[in-house]
Amino acid sequence: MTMGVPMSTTNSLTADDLGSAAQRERRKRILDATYDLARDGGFDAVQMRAVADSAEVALGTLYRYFPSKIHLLVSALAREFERNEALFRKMEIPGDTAAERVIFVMKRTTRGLQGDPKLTEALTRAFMFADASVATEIHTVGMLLTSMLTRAMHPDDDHEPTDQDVAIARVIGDVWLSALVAWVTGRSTAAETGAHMETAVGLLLRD
Amino acid sequence: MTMGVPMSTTNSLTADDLGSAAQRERRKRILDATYDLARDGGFDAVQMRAVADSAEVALGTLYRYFPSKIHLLVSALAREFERNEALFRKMEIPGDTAAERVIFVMKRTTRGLQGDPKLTEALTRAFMFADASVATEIHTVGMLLTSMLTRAMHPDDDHEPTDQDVAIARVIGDVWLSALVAWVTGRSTAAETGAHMETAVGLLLRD
DNA sequence: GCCATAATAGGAACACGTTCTACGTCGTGC
DNA sequence: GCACGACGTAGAACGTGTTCCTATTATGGC
Repeated sequence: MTMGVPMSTTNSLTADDLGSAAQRERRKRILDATYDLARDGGFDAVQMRAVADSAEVALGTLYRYFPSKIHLLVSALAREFERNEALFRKMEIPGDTAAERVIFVMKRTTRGLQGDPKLTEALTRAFMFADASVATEIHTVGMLLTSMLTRAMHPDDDHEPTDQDVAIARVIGDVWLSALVAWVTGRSTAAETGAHMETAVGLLLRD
Repeated sequence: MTMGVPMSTTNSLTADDLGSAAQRERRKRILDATYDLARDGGFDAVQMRAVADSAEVALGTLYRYFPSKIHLLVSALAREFERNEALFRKMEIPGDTAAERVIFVMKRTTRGLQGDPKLTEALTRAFMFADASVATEIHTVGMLLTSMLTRAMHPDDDHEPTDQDVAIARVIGDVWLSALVAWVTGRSTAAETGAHMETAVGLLLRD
């Protein structure tokens, strides 16, 4: 698996290589359809034929844009994270300590997810099931999460986070993901999820 | 979904309700076949027809013992964890500090897993994909992991771990799971996985 | 031993992710 | 205009997880 420059023809269309307006439009329709189906019925309801029908593209076209159901769902997740991260980037994050601000960000994000449990289930499942071929999309999500957390730790834009900041952010991200998986799969309640995250942040960010 | 006493008839056979010797034997053959197929070819190679053939049971029988591929693989994982936990329970865990002993346990376990990458991929994938219907098996695995870690923190058998111990153990477990997923799905190397876990343990167990 | 019932074998059938084939359409260089 | 190649449509086909059905075989109570 080489890491060369992606070919712009004959390959699946990525977020970067957007193609024509018609292609951008198709891509959006597909992601919207995915989002709607996932919100209403979760992972199982996102059936490739249903997505294709709902987005009014042929099955083969769907597969040209997203080479698998997992790519499709992780791309939808990345789009949601981008929206979320943009929101936090624009707002002032409340809290006097790093721990408080981080907890604010996580709770806010988690609450958003828990408001759409089926959607969250679909996106989380896809994320956990993704293999190396989805590395690009996964990496996008990971960067956005780390960036959100380090910004919450240091709201002053002007310096880069330290290695320790990034390490802490990654651990928090890990805990968050595990908690999300436990919640999504019905193994813990929303309240337990929140409490566990608070505990973890408390352990990691004792000033 | 009630939580009543499981019916012993007409339901799938659990680890507790072992049934006759012939049934225990079948269950073992099935798990052994699963193990072998997973070790050689990973998640995709564990095909229900192949497991049934290899274990010399009919497909319907396989489904009577394990209601889905995920149940099957998570049960295999639980068996492996039980073996692993028993090993640690018998041995003296080296290291002067809690952090050193925890890292020893994690590295030893991780090394074992990384020695059989395909097997690990299969088991981890199944674990991450499991839903609420696999809660029992998942819980078994979680308890074993927490128990291994708290024992490493406090090698003296005779007192129960504190809440804080359990909280730390759970966070470490989360990090470990995330790292395993990243490794299994080809998103990080074995070395990165080890380093990340050491960092996390260092952050959580600074004495 | 014999019967009732549960368990198993064997395999067809179905669902959904994925691939493939055949054909139509659009847009670009000439 | 028009030929050509990339793109799109429609849908068949295939693989594997899961369900279902029927006949056969164990098993346990009498």
